[in-house]
Amino acid sequence: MSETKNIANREIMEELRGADVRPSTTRVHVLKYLREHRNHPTVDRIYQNLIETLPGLSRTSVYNTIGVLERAGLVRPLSMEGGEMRYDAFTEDHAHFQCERCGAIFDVPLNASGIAGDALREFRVKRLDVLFWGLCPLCAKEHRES
Amino acid sequence: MSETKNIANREIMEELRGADVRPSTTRVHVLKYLREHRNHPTVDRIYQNLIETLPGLSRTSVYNTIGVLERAGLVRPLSMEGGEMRYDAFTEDHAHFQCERCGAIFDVPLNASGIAGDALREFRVKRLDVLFWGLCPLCAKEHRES
DNA sequence: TTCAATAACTGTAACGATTACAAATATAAT
DNA sequence: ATTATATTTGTAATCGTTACAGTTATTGAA
Repeated sequence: MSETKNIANREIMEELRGADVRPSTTRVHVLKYLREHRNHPTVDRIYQNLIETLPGLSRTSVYNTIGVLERAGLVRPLSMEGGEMRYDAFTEDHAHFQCERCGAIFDVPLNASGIAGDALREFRVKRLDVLFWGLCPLCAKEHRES
Repeated sequence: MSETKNIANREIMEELRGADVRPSTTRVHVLKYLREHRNHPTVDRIYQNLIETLPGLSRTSVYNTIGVLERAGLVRPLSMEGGEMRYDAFTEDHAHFQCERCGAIFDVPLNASGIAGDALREFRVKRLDVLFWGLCPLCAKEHRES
């Protein structure tokens, strides 16, 4: 393990402790993966990636860990087309765009002020998910050419 | 069957034909259910409701029908918390609010202009899903009192 | 340090929503 | 009527996720 990796691990551990989550090996690796890969992965993708460095890791453990991180507010779930869940460790406000052709997910800046007028005055809003759907620039181009 | 129902059926059939969908019994009933119940039902809820008047209806048939209506642009899918799909036959722009406590889904007016700035200039946007999540007025009140 | 209590993890089985598929039925076109 | 095509059914398979029981690791107190 390289120096930088150790430092990153320590940072991740701090972050976990700061959220009152005990920094077990699995938790550190899962959160680290999410911080290093802003790719909105599925649980399976995380599992497939981590199994290489953590032989013996179980899928169930990744599910558990994601649940813990989610409850701790470190990770937010995205429910995408087809009912598959994806996870994002960047919790500042932003929207997503998913390409119907290549499946890629893009982060999109979000200015949500006033989008619902005052219709939610009496509601207690805890989360807002904004998902655009269509063709990404590359797929839009290829689509026009065919 | 009452007069009004027949008229409604005829209207539904027109709508289907207008979208190049052959108005089979199942299709008419499913679209009719969605028009009469603005409750964002799951496939199973539609099935449970229709089986009373259409004995012998199969769940698979409801799935097929929803797929046909969706491809025809008459119905839009909502992927909610927990990966369950719900369907909405009202396709004009609006957002949704789901209550984390009672599960109810509310329609919310939506003013989406400019929410992504010009970040999607090169994208071809075909759909926008906006989902708020939190406590509805009643549940927020009950929550405060406990 | 040792021990007991608790937390975390594994692996298998169960589950629920959805899809695949083959057979049956209904509808449309010749 | 007859054939082709669409639609529907019912069962089995699939996929993502959760439940659960047993195991291993960690913590805190004696």
